[in-house]
Amino acid sequence: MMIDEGNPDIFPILYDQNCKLCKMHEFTDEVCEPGFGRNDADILIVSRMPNSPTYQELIEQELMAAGIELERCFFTAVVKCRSFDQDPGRKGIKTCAENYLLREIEALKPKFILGFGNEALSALTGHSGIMKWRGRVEEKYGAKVLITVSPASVTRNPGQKGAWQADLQLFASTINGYTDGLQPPKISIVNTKEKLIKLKQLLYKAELIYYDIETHGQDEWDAKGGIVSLAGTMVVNKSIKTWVIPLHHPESPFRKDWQKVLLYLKPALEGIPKQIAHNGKFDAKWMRAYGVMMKVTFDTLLAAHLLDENRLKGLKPLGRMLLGVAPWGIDTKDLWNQPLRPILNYNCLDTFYGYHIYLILREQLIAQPRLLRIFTLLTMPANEKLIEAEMRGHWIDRERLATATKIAFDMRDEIDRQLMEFVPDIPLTEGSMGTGVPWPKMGKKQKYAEVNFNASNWMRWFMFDWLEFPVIERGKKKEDGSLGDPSLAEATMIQLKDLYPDHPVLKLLEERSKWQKYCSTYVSRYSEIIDENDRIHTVFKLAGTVTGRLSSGKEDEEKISARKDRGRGVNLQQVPRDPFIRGLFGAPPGWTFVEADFGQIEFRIAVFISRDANGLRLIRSGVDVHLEMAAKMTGKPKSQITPQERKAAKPVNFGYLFGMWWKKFMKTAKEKYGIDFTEEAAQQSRRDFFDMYPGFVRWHNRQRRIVNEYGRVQSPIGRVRHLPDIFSADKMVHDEAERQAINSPVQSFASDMCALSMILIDNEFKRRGIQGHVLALVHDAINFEIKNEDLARALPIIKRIMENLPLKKKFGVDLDIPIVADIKVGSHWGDAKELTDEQVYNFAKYYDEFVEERIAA
DNA sequence: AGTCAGCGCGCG
DNA sequence: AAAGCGCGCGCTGACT
Repeated sequence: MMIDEGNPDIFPILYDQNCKLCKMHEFTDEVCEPGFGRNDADILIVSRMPNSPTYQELIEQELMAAGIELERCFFTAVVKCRSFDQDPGRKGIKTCAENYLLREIEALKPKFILGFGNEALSALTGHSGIMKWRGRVEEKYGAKVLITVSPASVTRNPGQKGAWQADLQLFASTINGYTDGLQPPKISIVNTKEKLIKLKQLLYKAELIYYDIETHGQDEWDAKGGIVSLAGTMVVNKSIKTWVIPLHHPESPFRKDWQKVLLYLKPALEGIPKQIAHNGKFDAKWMRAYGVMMKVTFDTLLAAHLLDENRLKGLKPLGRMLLGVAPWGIDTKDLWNQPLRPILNYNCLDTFYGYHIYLILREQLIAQPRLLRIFTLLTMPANEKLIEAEMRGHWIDRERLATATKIAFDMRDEIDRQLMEFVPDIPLTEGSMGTGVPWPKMGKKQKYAEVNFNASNWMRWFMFDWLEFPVIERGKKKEDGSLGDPSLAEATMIQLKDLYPDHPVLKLLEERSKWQKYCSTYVSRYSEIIDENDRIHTVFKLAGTVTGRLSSGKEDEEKISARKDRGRGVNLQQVPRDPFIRGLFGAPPGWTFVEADFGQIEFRIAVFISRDANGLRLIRSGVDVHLEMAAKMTGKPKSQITPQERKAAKPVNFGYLFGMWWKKFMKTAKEKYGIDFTEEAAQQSRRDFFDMYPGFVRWHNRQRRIVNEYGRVQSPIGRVRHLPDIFSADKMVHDEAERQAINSPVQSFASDMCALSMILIDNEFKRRGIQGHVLALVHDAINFEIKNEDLARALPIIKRIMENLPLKKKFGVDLDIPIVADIKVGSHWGDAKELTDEQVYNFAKYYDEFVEERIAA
């Protein structure tokens, strides 16, 4: 320790070497280790437990690197007793913090507090969830408090190091002030008619705008909601101007005619060539809902994610890291009831800093031409298509939904009724039923549990205590090291059913979980959010995954409130394949639902990348690779393979392709397919796979070599996956990064092919005036709705484009393997029928066979 | 009454 | 030697 300890006698009263407030004193060499540093320190550094010399050194190094003077720091810990093999538990942490840490803070009165790890987070702020709360500056104890992840987790996952250092930078800037930040802009508040007229004139001349809106209400269709304000930073004649218009807010002069204000500016706004925003899909959707057809030509969130898929993508973290600007902002919840002026100011700052972030990201993309190509040819055009798809929504058959809802609830309720016959009929107030088996009590108040056939503690009691089924598997070990709860997962139920094939309770439960999930996640959810045009909406994220795949769901803000106002978004990528659910989705009368999916695309891409000779041969001759594997595994001729054997071969192909080990194969074969493999047979299946595709071994080794050397891998078109965890000292973390290095380029390329297909197909539809719309992207499939009379023209376009993507022309990739797009059509998703090539290319001949003429109700 | 993590399961 | 990869969401039970 380099620093002068000052006067160590100032705190002696705080620490108690005989402390027995928790059990930690039994497991440590030094009970209640004191903090250290100068007694006049104004910075308090809080770790989980007293640091080992290694971590102390690491922390000091990084603090100095960030520009924090160690002489001003006092180091301490949440839990004062250090032990590597004993967990203090939630209670221990709380007790220790209340008795020592909080008193240290009282005595020291620091101006700045830095906490490392989840324990510091909960002890200092009362929050939990380190990944959510890290990197925020809060006012507490008369100090500025910032929590970041622990040095231990950074060492274990080197991928976190960048963000960790950024957090330390933020802490340093909080102490030392922001030296490199931009001067905030001069803001013009457009709150009179005259100013509006002037703004419109300037907008006509603007070559670029970075825009942002603040909103209030559940979504853009919420009749009670609206756009609170619209801000822009624009470039007019080489000069930058930042402005904001107050709109739908009680203090706004335009509160009554704010929609007219937007329409007044509409032609000027729409004509601006470069329209930039952060997560601009959100802003564009709102603006379009009120008639202003804003575009997003460059999205700073999407650019940031493409450049580094692991980074924090919010505007504030980017401002901090790219511009050195202090986090700005207000609480954006319920803007209607907040004073207007701070909202306007905040709205402006978003666009001003966003514009400067744009300038930097743009340069970074230009410096990496392959990423720039992906951005301009894939990311931004896909974003436009998704705006349209999200606004349109996916048609749902309202009648079928009503029927299905009734059936699903009836089925579940009937199963519950039958299950109740096995539940002992005793008053809940009695603790035991004369069997020595107590009816379970719940929580601190020791209330008697209510019957609950979901995965609840009552259910655990019912299955394992009352009915005395054997415990097959347990969940994660508890904090105190005790056994985990008995598992109620479907997989263990299947195993129980093997042991007791005729037990009526097991039979009932097998059916119940399906209906329960259908009720909660699907039918009742769809009923909640179906709109007046019989459509449900999703929010696709182009920056929702590390591989470039899309994710589907709802806006982040809508996830926060769990119960009421659950938001309108629904995940379109997890709709059960069961026709009972997929049969609810479809196309309205006069239109037909079309699903086009890439057949075995990941397998084909793996063959393309690895150049495996046998794989190339099989694909080029159009062989069914799963059937091939089944034949290899069973030693039978292909003609004698049963459907079940082929089904079992599928996980072999996809699992081993991406680095699965035989034990996991054995487990999934048993749990998912109910097929028993001996250890020998499972090991043999893995050997069979790599015997069949020896090129995959070389490809796996190559990916491992690349990621170990460069810490990153690339897809064929140059999408980058950064894998800093490859530098972890932890073998499991390292190995995981190796498997990700194998999987990522394949998954990335497949999803980019799908996105490109969506863009090109939609362009072609528009060019030819075909009435057809993209509804959803489901990873390697695209859902469309197409006007019946245009089907014969549309289907060949879809198939031709997907099977002949211009990858050579656009990305310099010569995809020299056959790609197959399977086309299904029908009135509904669940009963869409697959077409042969002949039927696709001559659809007019088959129209009557596949198209059902329906009349709108 | 709201928040959060863990679990389990829907999809590719 | 040996933990396929990538997601979102509902429910429970613990907490504030």
